Amino acid sequence: MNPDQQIEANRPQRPRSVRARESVLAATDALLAAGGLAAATIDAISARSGVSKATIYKHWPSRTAVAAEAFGLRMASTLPLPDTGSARGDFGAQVRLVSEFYASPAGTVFAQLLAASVTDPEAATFFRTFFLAGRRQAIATMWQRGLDRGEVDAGIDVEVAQDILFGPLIFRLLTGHAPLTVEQADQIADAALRGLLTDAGRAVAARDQL
Amino acid sequence: MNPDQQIEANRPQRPRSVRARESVLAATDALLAAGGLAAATIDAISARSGVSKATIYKHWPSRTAVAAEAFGLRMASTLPLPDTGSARGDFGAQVRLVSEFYASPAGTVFAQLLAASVTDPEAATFFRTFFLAGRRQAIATMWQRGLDRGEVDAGIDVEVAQDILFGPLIFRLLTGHAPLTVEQADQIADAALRGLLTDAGRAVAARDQL
Amino acid sequence: MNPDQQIEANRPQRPRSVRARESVLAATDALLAAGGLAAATIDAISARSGVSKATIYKHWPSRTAVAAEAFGLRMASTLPLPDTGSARGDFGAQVRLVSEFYASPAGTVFAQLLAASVTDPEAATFFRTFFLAGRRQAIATMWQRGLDRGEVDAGIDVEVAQDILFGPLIFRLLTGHAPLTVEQADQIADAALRGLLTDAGRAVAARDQL
Amino acid sequence: MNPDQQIEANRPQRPRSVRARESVLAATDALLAAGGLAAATIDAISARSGVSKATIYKHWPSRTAVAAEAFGLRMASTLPLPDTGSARGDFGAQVRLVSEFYASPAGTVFAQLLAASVTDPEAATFFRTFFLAGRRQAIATMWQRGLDRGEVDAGIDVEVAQDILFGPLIFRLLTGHAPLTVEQADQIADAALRGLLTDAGRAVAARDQL
DNA sequence: GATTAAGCGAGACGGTACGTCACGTCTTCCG
DNA sequence: CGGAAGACGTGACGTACCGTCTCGCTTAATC
Repeated sequence: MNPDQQIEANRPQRPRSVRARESVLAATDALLAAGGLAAATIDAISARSGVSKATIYKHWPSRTAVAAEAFGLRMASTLPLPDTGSARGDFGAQVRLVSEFYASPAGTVFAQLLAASVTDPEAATFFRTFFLAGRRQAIATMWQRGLDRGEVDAGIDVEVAQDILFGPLIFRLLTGHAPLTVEQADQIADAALRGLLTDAGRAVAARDQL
Repeated sequence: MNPDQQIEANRPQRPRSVRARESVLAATDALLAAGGLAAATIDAISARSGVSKATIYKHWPSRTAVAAEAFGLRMASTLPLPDTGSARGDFGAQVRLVSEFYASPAGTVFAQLLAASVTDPEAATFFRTFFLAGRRQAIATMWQRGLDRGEVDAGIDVEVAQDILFGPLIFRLLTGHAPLTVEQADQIADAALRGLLTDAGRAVAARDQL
Repeated sequence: MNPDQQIEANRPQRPRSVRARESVLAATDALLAAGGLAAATIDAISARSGVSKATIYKHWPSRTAVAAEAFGLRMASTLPLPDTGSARGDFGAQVRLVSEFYASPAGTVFAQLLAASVTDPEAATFFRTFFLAGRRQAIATMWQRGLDRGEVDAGIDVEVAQDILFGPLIFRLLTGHAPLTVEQADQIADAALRGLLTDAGRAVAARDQL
Repeated sequence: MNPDQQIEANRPQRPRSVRARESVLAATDALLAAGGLAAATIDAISARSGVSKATIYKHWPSRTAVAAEAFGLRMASTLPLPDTGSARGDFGAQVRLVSEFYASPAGTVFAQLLAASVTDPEAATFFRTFFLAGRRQAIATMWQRGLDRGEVDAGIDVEVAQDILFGPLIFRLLTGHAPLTVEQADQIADAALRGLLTDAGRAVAARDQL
């Protein structure tokens, strides 16, 4: 019938609930890629996945939650954790990567999901779980590395650091008031990190000519 | 009939289109205050303002555009331009004010509008026009003041500066992953400004014990 | 597109509400004829008539109400008022006609509508209005004729008379416990009328060899 | 857990199928009494009885069939067979009793079941088996008594007699176009029996001042 | 008494229709 | 003749109950 159902046809022995979940997520992912969040209606997901609407609603609280999870799975595997040897290098690379992600078609979907989370608290939970949690973990790891090396300011909350680095990108993604190019990303990283690094951190960055 | 229509009853000589506009904006403002963006449906606005749906669509491209304009008018008068005598003081105060605004009920509506703008490009234009333009102007003024005094880094684009200062707030407003308290706002301003100020700017801040 | 919509295409100037109503009733009538009440779902009626579900629900309280009205219009033109010259003849003919109607495919739909009215009080009102009211009027006319001629018992309520004559047919229609043939109809009319006619009425019947 | 399951807890050694049947019927009976046929959904019956849906469908073809049987068991013990000594008395009493039954809450359920039988042929069989069969037997007995005494017209089929006596009640029960009071029941019985009794039957009735 | 196959509970599932909502368009008719 | 009033098509929503099915546990009958 359709590709997403076919995938499961080979594994009929799998528990029903698992099959249904995966089928839904695969279908949603495809719909998101094709037409953004607007295309991922429950009816469309149901039709494409072969899973009934009622069943979908048993697994997720809302359409946005489905989309958040589907998109989150895809994104998790997209963003690697940089390890350049310096805090400046790590965060600079990460800001670039995230900026590029936001500027890509997937970034649009990300923005749509974020927007939907504002209205729908249930979906907001999913959004935080499937996007921010992963990113936060990565940032925290890098931040800890920086702390261990004495390159980042121990007086700054990691949350604050994260928001200063990535908040600007989110801001631009949503309003489109300024571009999300690599150059801009570097400028943002530059200015932001100047406030986050220690003198030692800055020295390492200078040595590496960053 | 209803309050918003009454207001206009006293000025019958005004051109119809103007009356309709004002009536719609007043009604929308009231609805936004009462129930957020979700309550400001076109039907509700039409009913409350006494202006027909067709007429509303002659003046605005979409529901969100109406809401953006109505909310923008209210917000314009809300945020004063701080003038503390130092860049550190100015931006710190502004970040606090904006943070408090975001944390208020109006901030919720602001977030809803921002979210809606992601989906609706027409509304996005309105959003940028009625919100960001004003704020940008204010930030630019303060930034210029800082430049004139040599307190802010001339190598940093004012756009970048703005995004580093306010992007974190927007980020938190939208996802709710971290609080928007005064303390947090100060922490953000602290860390962000450390990257934006010159040594001179920092010196002034230290002198003022900020 | 489809036949029912085509009909209206020639009269676009007709008021909208009228067009919608007629289109819906025509589509419903066709669906009832084709598949009985079960086929006349709101979705199917909407699809076939080109009238949206929301609009249908603005005109009728429920699916059954639509079906009742559509079917009632058809039935109104189906059952003529017999005028044989005698009460015995009139009622006998009418019982036969109604019996034949019940035994026809339309009778099945009638039974389904009657059944639905039991559950749905809104529909019950429509049912009484579009079916029983017309029939009752006809029976009352014939009964009055009989009274004028002294052929029917003035002590019997016309409602009671009607129920004794047609209740048995309804009973059989619904439960199928006994057939609805012409012979059976005549037997029922015979036995029932023996209790309803006066001696004069019986004499007329005998004279006419009924 | 719940009352219907508790009953069975004392007899664990009973064959399962019997326990399941009784449990289902008890639960259904309770649901019918509480909320009519609409409340007796398979899910509700299953939940209340502790019998799984699959098992229910092994015993009955449809939801309506379950309800019909459950309700039939209750009704069987409700209607006694009158023996007043005269056909007029017997049938008059029976019409009254049935009319009262129809006017009671149980009558509503009866009507709902009858209505459901129109749509569902399987259930119709159950309906005829559990309701009409019993009544028919009773009527046949009384009719035979009347025949033996020469009080009822031997030329009239017992089926026809039954339908003339009770069809009117069914008719009123279903459409609600006329009331089901004792007075009305007597009027119907009067008029109907006038057509069914012999002169001898009428004489007996007159003597008894019926 | 141990084994095994059926019976059964629990409830997930696909399916169909429901009735509702708000959108943005379009028509009618009033002032 | 512009605008109020509101009917309308559209598309999606989230829910309800149906009848089927799958999964293991329980249990009764057999070995």
